[in-house]
Amino acid sequence: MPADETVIFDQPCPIRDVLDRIGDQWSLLVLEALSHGTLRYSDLMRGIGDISKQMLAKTLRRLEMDGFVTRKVFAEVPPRVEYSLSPLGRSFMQQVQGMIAWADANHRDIVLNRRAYEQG
Amino acid sequence: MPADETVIFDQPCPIRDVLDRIGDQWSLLVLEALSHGTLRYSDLMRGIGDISKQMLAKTLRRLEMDGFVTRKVFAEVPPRVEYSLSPLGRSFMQQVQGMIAWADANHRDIVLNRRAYEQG
DNA sequence: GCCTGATGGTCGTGTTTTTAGACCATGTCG
DNA sequence: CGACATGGTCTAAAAACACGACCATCAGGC
Repeated sequence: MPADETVIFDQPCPIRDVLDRIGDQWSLLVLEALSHGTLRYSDLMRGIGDISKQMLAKTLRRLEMDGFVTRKVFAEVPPRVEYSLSPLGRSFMQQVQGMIAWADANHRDIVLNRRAYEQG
Repeated sequence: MPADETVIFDQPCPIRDVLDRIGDQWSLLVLEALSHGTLRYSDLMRGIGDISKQMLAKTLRRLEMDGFVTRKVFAEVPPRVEYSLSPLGRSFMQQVQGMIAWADANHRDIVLNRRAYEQG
């Protein structure tokens, strides 16, 4: 067992690259919201509740850039912009569903662990 | 910021609660590293590469608190501390594996999308 | 005509989070 | 003695983020 496995994440590492985009506190939440259907910018603001305008815009731009989300602008007044999951995004969310189901099933244990830790 | 104004995500929302802990740039990376086996603090530093000591400590503490990770301290000098996935953590990582495999399979498309976005 | 409201953001500023680096205790090796 | 290794913590500086103001535009009420 030579120690050549110390560097776990290689430079062009897909896991690292995708996780860096996903692991930013908001991306998964936005994708989850969109997985229920197309939403406008203000719908996402209201739905998520505690995201700032700036971060929502930034998160959406990145998700659009990576091809997870589709942005459709309507030339109306007041302006209307609709966001929805692309096929790639839907495909990704199928994977995430497993995680969400797991969270649902194990949330109780986690909360219990947290409480126990705080008291021990 | 009002911490309980979510509309889509209800108050005792498992998805939101777990995602908030997981979606923090480092947790998934640490869990991924530990999924290959037990590691010491310094192994994790080297393996992940660009995490700061403070964030690694903080991330590990939270992961331990939630019960994903087990911390074993050996009374030696210099001190030795081993981190490993708990059964709960392993169970969670089974779900994450799907995401990782997906990332592996779709990384190419994502990079292509990014490039296309930057040019158009 | 004028004021108000709605939309999808951007901008500037102040607050929070993260980083980089020094530092600590302690025993081993040279 | 003096350097080295470990697992952190503490502090000051940098980066990320939140909050409110603001923009253009048109519809509807007055």
